[in-house]
Amino acid sequence: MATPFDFYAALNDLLDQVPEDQVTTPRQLSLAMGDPIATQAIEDALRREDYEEHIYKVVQSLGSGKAAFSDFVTDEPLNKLAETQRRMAEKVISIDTFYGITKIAGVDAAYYDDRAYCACVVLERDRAMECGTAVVDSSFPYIPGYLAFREAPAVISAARKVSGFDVLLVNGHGVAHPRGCGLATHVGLELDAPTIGVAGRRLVGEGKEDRGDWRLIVHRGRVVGAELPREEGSALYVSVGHLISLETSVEIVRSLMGKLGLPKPIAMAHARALDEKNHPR
DNA sequence: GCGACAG
DNA sequence: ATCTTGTCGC
Repeated sequence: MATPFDFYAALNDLLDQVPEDQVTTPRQLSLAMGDPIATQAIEDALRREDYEEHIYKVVQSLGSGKAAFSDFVTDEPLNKLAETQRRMAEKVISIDTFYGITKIAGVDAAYYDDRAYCACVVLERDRAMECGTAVVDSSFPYIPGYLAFREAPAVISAARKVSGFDVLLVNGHGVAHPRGCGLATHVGLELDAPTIGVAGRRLVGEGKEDRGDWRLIVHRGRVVGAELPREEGSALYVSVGHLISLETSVEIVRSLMGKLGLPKPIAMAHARALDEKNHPR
């Protein structure tokens, strides 16, 4: 497993490059990082982290006639991470690779700033049998499409603390992702275990063909997941993580949907993660 | 050009 | 995700 990328350190390096008599913008910084979608995350980071030394070099909008400094020397790290995701996406196996399912696990994380409190709950016959937890500090903010680089280390650590499971439900998309490698897929590939992506909001694609109770989500002409209607009116988005088919993924999630809006394993992991965050030992 | 954008 | 007041719906 590669060393987690330190987004905040990279941002600091960019700020160091801004000349004393010039200013830049969060937008220019995001482009230098390799993806403009990180603009918001950078604005937040500059406010929350220790950037007092450089914050005066950043302005939201440019004054009259001024140009933002943009001549950064950079290897565009987010671009590299995106390429990593594209490579990982090629390794996804979206067919069922097991015979029976007895143990179903769910993972979720709760945060205190950049510290993730993660829990993995294993259910057998609808009963919680085991729970693994992990506390992992991250140096990477939430950026749409790059969630795995913030959360996967914690999720993987918690999942490795339980004795075993047949399939793991992950709170986040699987292949229903801009580059086909969301958190659930990232985790499944690293653990080499079956995973299903479960999300409360859509990241890419749109509901197309009706399949009775649910519909297929299509992105760039490819089926990448399923949209299941929920009681409240919103929908639940299910996609293949790794080593499982979409049909089986939907079947499993629906069988665990009871109430609560989330499948039981994830709902329980969510509650447990919150508990760990509020009652750290 | 404007908006969308997992947790 | 997290914080947090008022508010919409069952």
